Amino acid sequence: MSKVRRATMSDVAREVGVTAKTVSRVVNDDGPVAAETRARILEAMGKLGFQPNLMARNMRVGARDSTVGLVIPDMGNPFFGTVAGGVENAVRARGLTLIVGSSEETAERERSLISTFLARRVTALLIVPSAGGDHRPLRAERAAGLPIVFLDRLAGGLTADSVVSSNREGARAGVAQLIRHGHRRIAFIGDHPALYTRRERFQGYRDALAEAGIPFDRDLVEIGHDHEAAAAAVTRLLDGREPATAVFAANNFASTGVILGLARLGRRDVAVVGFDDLPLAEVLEPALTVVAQDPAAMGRAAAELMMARLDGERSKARTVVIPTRLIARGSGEIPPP
Amino acid sequence: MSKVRRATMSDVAREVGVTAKTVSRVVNDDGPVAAETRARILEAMGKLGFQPNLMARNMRVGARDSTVGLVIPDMGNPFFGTVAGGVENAVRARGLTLIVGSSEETAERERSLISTFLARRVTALLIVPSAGGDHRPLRAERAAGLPIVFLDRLAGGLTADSVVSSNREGARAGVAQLIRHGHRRIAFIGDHPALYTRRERFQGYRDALAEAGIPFDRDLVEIGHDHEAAAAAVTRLLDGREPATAVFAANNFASTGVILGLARLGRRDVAVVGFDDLPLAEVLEPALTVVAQDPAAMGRAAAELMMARLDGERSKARTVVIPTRLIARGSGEIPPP
DNA sequence: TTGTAAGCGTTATCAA
DNA sequence: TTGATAACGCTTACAA
Repeated sequence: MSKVRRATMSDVAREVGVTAKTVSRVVNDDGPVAAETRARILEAMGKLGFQPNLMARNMRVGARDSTVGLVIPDMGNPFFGTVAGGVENAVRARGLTLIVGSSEETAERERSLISTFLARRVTALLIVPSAGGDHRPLRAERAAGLPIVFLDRLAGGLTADSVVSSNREGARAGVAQLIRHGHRRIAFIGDHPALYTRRERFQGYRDALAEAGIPFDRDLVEIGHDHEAAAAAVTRLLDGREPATAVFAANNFASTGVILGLARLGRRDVAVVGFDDLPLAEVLEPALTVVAQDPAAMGRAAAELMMARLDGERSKARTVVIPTRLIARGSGEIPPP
Repeated sequence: MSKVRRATMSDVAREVGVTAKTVSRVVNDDGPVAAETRARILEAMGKLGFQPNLMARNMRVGARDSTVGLVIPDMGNPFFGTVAGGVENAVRARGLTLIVGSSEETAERERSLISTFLARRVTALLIVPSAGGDHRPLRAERAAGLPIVFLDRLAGGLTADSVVSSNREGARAGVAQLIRHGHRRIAFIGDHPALYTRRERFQGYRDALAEAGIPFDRDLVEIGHDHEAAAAAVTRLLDGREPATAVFAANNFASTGVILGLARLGRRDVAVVGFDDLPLAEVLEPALTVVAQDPAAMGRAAAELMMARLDGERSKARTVVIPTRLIARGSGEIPPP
């Protein structure tokens, strides 16, 4: 590749007949520069296509990079996309740039991304942690003044600033809705049990059952993170001697999969409540009852927590809980046969 | 904030009683180091929490940062999320890290993100350009050896490596499907006309009309990028003296909005073909006929184009076209009244 | 196997 | 108003 050397401050300086420091003064609007000198420098910068090297600057200034690193498990999941959008809107106002990386839901990719961000000396780190990660090593970073906020899921082995949905209470309310409409055979389809959100929502499911005096049946619990797995799970759940009459889908992909599975079976008599709203929820037949989250608010809250730390807030770690909201649209109100 | 100074190589070296260079050898597995020395260095690194400063390293090595910058218009749109996923999978194999920023569909935010990435000396730049952007200034970067690939949309004022869907032909096929089923009043709902994909897909729409000898009626064209705008648009289109009998929705948000709008009107007699597939397309009633894109393949193709440049490929700019596929599911095959 | 000197592109400090 | 010098943390090239 051509690898034309890039113009540096010295190049610009030489072109004009001044020192690099003078160019630096122009670039950063720092200290006095004669109007005529400034004009000539600006011209030379344009001519040489000079672009200041931020790496060098940050290194010298010792300042952190003006970026915020966000680790999410999956770029293709609109839930995390919306979370990222919420973060971005909030940090932009402060002149920070958000950069996002995807861990593909693996602890190892997550570690590697975090290292990349740390090595790049980001201003702050926001993490949607994958299952099985150990975040204790980040304690030192935080002690060194790096704001770290966990999003959607709590950290492994570390008490830290966090923002989560009201998972347990939301799930409880969703399942209670099914119980209120007469169901007692209610299936739970969610992520892998190691995942924080799955554990919390599962607890909410069990809370609702316990409240109603319905015995827990482990045969009604299935894993189904992606569409097809959830579709397959729902097929199994409807197939036994004592089939489920209702399904609680514990995340947006599970909801979609359950809907696909039921449609393929031609079943419209099964009640469904999903955790997390879907854009097309209202047009489904029956329309989908959901426990809606507010992913943009989660992103915003995480950004605010982080910026408060940046401003020197020294209080102990806080966990912000973003409320969920039950939206009854029909699918959750179908009675059992 | 505490701002505890971060341990450097010299700190580690001092701790052990060696030189920074020796520590560097251990960190980079470069050159011989006595087993015992290495052990003591590793221990000191752990004790001091040493994290190598990538900025400093990259600066010295003169190498570009080992990251690839991707600019997308909207993190919340799963189309772009999936594109990003495709890029990430492809670049990861090469040890590159993908960082993504969102331009919020504005030329100004896009410029600012591109500057951030350039200043950070990314290895390559992938851009989904917003409408109204002028990308000529990037010519110099490319000449300096920076691989730049445009994704989903072509650049403004610049011939460059690009990856796009077969927008025009795909849209033509989608509209032709509606015509084949007897429609002559076919509405077009898409993005703002300034957007590349909208222009191409609109051309495809007109191609199909022309082929069938159907006169173009500008009253059948509406803008609707987000759900609600598209829902409102479809309401207007069904409301005139000569209402549309079919709708071509030119992107995923428009499709969703059209479906929402029709459902709210209680209309199931209107034929719909959408550009870009939706996860729930098959369960809608009627199931949604779409012109499916392959966003992951687009991301992968862009990454490959970029890596070929990185490997020294000097050929002139290429545009890779990723084919689309018509999936007939029912909504596009509804006959006119 | 380890160290020394120099330099990447920038800015802080002090002097002119 | 401008410049000289050193330094940020690291690696290259060479020497010991």
